[in-house]
Amino acid sequence: MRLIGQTNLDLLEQMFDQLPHNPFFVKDHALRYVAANGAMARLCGAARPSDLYGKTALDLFPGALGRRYETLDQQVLASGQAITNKLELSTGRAETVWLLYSRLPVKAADGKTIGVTGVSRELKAPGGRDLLYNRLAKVAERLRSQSDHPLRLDQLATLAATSKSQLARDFTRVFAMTPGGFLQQLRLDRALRLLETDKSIAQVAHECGYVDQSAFARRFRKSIGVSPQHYRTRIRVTHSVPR
DNA sequence: GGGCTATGTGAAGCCAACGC
DNA sequence: GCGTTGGCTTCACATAGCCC
Repeated sequence: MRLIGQTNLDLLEQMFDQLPHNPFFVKDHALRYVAANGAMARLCGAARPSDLYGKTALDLFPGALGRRYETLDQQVLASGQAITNKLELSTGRAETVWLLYSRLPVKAADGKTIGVTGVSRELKAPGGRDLLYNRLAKVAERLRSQSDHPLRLDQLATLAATSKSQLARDFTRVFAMTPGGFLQQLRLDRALRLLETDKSIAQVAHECGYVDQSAFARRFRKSIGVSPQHYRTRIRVTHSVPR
């Protein structure tokens, strides 16, 4: 995402205000809110989005949760890499709600990360859904932490204390993708980052959990449209061209 | 809603050939 | 040596359907 003047921020706010269950925010380099929608304000217990401006997560969320959000934002700011599809229980000032959220770096024209933006989806938790989301959060975290390992559905089902078929159904309903698809997305994200380093394609394949380089190249080409080597060449050319 | 099963699909592993 | 591509095989998984 590229920034963006005040007019664009206003436009974004207006757009996301139409989504009452999708908290949205933009923060500057000091992690202060510079834009938010009504859903975000409600989550923070504020009357209107403008009440958030100039404040940080530490000001708006109690204790450990505020520190956690601040850490995540710092991570995005430092790495310039997005964090996607995190499922987490948010115990904000106003209400407790499960959120499926993504945080992305806001970049200037020169590619430098100058802020963080986030968008979430509220998952209402009536009638004991907490248990379900707790299970799925555990599974998603396992996939995230061990994306370089071959993980089987039955192992994940054991972790979630449910059956394979039930896990697959619940996971797809909440994340809008299958556990396998989720794992593939994580691996692909990792591969894209590793291809920016000097590691060999074989090494990248191995670190992304592929035993076989050919399987990795095939999967990469199917998803991205070009071979890993071609992709690497292209991003190097892009980075070397002055803006 | 949840558990189970059958089945088709596709991802991944293995291997080989080829180009640079 | 490294990377790409393709053929073949295996098997995990997504899906649909059924039952409780």
